[in-house]
Amino acid sequence: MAIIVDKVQKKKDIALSCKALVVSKGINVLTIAQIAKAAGVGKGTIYEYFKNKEEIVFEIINIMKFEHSQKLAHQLSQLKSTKEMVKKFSEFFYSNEEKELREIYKEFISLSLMNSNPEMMAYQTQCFNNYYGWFTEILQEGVNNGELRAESIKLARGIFVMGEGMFITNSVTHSIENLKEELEMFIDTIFELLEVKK
Amino acid sequence: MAIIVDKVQKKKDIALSCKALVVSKGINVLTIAQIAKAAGVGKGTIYEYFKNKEEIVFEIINIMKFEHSQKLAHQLSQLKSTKEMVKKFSEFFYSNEEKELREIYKEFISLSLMNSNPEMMAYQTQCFNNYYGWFTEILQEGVNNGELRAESIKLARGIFVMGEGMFITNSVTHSIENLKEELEMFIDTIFELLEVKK
Amino acid sequence: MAIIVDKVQKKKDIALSCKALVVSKGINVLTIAQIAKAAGVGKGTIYEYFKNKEEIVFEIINIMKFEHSQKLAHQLSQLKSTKEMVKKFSEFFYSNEEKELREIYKEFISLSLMNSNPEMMAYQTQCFNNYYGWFTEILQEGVNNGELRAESIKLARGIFVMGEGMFITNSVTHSIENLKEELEMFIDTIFELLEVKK
Amino acid sequence: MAIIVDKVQKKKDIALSCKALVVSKGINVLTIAQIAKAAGVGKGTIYEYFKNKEEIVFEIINIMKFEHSQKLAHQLSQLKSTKEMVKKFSEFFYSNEEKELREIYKEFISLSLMNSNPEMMAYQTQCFNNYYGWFTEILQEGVNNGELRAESIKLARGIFVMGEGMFITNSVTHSIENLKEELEMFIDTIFELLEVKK
DNA sequence: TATGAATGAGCATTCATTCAT
DNA sequence: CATGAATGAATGCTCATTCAT
Repeated sequence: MAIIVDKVQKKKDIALSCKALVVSKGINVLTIAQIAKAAGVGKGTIYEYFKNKEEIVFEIINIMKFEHSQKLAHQLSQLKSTKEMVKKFSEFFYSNEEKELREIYKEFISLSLMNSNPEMMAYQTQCFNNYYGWFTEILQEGVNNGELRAESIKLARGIFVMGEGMFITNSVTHSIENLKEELEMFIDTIFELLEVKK
Repeated sequence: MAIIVDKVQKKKDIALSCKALVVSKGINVLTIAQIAKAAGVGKGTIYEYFKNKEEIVFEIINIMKFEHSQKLAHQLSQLKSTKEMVKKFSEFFYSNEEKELREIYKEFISLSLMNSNPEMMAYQTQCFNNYYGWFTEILQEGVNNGELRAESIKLARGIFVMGEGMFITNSVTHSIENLKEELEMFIDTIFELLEVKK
Repeated sequence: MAIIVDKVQKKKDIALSCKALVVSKGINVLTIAQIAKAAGVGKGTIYEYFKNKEEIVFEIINIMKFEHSQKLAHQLSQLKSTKEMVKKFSEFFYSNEEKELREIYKEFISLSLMNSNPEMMAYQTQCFNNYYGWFTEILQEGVNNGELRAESIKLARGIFVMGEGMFITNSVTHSIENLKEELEMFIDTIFELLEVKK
Repeated sequence: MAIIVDKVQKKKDIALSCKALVVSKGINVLTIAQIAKAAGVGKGTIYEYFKNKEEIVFEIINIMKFEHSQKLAHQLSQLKSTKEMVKKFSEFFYSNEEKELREIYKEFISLSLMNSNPEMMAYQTQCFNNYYGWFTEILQEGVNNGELRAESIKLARGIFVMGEGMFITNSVTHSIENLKEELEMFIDTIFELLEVKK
């Protein structure tokens, strides 16, 4: 009988073994030949596990986002104040640890903006909803336990999306020298306004 | 006597005559042949005026951004309150009039995210600084004339960038049905917090 | 105790279970993967029984031609007049019952015209000789029993081959709407000329 | 100003300069690279003049069929008897002069049988109708001037197509050693039956 | 100045076949 | 016997760019 391979695991393995390459060069500039070589498999094997080149980025980001959200969940659970939690969210946009994920994320945004691939859009929407749902819950919690003013909810989307805006803007212009400080200052300031003064 | 052609003007003419095409299809999917045809010139002629395909997008966005900023300047001059001005800024992200510019802008962001072309980045930075400088001036004015609290300045970048964030996020997910309302609600809410209560 | 599989029978089984697929799609467009799936076996198993993809068409046409000739023999034995027999021969080119065999046959002709595979040619020659030998015997019989004029023998090849010609021509042009009537008219007319008038 | 090229003529030139190659190897086995090299142009240039690889065969056969029909028209005009004309038609299938055209024709039939490309079919139909129309006119003429019996018309398609049948059958089996004699014998015999005895 | 004919590097993808188990 | 995972050769076609006129 033939070897039975754990297709799901092998897909992950391939994706991960060419992750560094994709992160450093970008998917567009890479050829399947290079990817296959980096993954230590034949070109044909890539197509046994991925429908096309783009799907490799999908898989990589998928794995990394999963890891990131696991870690984020854990870290958030250790935190008490809403502000700290919001800051933790914003860390994605500057922390050194997430540099790779950010690179891939840029790649992904770029792909999504170019061709409006429905699959990609569905995936993006799902990711967004996950994180954003999580974010609003945190703010809601803050309101419920009297930490924040009720209006906070109405600012949720704006605050959430502001990190993205800073990240993209900065990726494209390098106009901000210290993203971390900028983000923190914004959050501090807005919490100043939103926190219920006792 | 050779015909003296206004190089600058002809460059503009070519860019404008293929604007619609670039907006509707996206630069990636277009070939120089199609662009030349739309512009009513030969393929070789394109290269007399543009260094490469990307530069066409540059030129188009350049022209359109100029027009947009002229119009914006005029419109802002008619407005009194800072909030109205901020809203006017955010109109770019949803108004029907700017649809074309937005399409090109997406194209441009996408290109910038993919390959970090230094020229492009310089151009983006300059654009950003123009608009952002303008934006901070308005907020500063608001603070100066006692309309807004001093902290407003510290939120400037965040507010400015939030529109971008919503726009990109939504381009990629279509998760927001009514961008206009979302943006206005955010601005209203934040101004509620920032306006000096007399 | 190993299971003893009847190699010949299994080869037939595989061929037959993908017959419909080959007929409907054509061998060129089919992959071994699809064929194996249709046959309910692994890809490797196909190669246990067939040397290559083309050999599958061989096997299918082999089985079908055998069935067809069996049936034809039976049907011919029921007929009295030479003309009826000749018409029975020509039925292959239009009867609904032989549609599948015709499809495969076209496939086979096409393959044979492209690459002059000697094996294929040998096979074709053998088939041709079988049928053609049979056909001349029938005509000879007709001559012998005073039904037909002696010249008939000299027309044998032409008449035999004419059905093929109409079939191929029509496959390639669809210029004939009713092949059956055309063929029958031809045979009727030629027999009018060949029959011994008493 | 740029060079203006006679596109139609250059298309012909390219087709003709790779004719020998296509005839000897067959289009399927040839790569565009080989064809371009044989034609002495770059690969890209091929696609300036031909939509795809198959279209090259189209063009070649088109040119050759045109030449052939010109020649045939001339030769037919020199002939008196209907039988001679019919034999002249059949010469295509064996004469040494038409060997190349026959090779390409086989190629073309094979392509047409495989994929039912509507363009190809339309082309084939047109060719067939041309030649067949011509053929029937000749027979009709023969009937009109009392040379042939009226039934001849009813045999027209069969006789016309018989050459094709012999050609294809023989291409696929090599069962006939002397196609010329076979064809002539058939025609002689059938004319024996069809000629009006005075 | 304008052009469009010519080009060829470049690449994703397919799939028959092999062979370790 | 049976299999299906792995493979890599093989190729049509695109298109930005050049450059002779």
